[in-house]
Amino acid sequence: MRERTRPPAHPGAILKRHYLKPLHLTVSDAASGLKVSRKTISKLVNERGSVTPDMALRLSRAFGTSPELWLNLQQSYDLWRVSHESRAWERARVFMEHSRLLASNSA
Amino acid sequence: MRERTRPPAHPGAILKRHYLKPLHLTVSDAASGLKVSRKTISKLVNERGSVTPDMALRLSRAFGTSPELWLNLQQSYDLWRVSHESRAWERARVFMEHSRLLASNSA
DNA sequence: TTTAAGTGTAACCTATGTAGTTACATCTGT
DNA sequence: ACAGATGTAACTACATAGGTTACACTTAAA
Repeated sequence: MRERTRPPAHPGAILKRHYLKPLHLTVSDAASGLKVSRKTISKLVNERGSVTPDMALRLSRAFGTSPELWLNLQQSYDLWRVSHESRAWERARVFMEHSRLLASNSA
Repeated sequence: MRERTRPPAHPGAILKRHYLKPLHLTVSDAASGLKVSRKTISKLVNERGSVTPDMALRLSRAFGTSPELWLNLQQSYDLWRVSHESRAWERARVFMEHSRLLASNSA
């Protein structure tokens, strides 16, 4: 089982590479189409903003995806960062061992 | 395809029913084991708090689950609420129609 | 070269949310 | 009566989302 050594892709990077670029949409285009401020999209594609549930709904509608797609990308990104930026959570007591049989995959 | 008319289970309800109760763990027990305040667990179990990435890591360690389990429960709950509490996101422009072929399931 | 469009970002604002501590009233079982 | 467990209020500190306005910069077209 391999461990990730680098953060998963930021949802903003996916948005930029796989949606905005192919459709020749500028940050300004996307912002006005999604009915949010330009700042919100700019921060997102520059990996300084997050996909909130509201944004996930807008993106899903705009690009014909599920909202879960965007939230899952954000979740993976956040989880990786938090698990690597602090180890306080490792001090939590183990109440219940997980079964190795049922847990060959970390997800 | 059926639409949910009620919110998905709150992660705190799952925690209470499927983890705390079966293990006879009190809110206080869980709080001290997870190394968080009693308030944090109390709020969560009473559906007035959220599972943050940090909490997901603690819960996953304590109960032998994946952190994603908890974050996915929270995500589903949040998404349902936001999509039902506001319809502003529906004003987002459709840039790209989704393919019915690829989107027979909403997720 | 001038002009306009697109961009990133700072400053400022408001609203919300997490999480901690302390304290209190309540309830339950012994 | 007492101790344990609980929900919650009041307070704090901190972080984040998102909006508006303004500025400097780049790029491409006229």
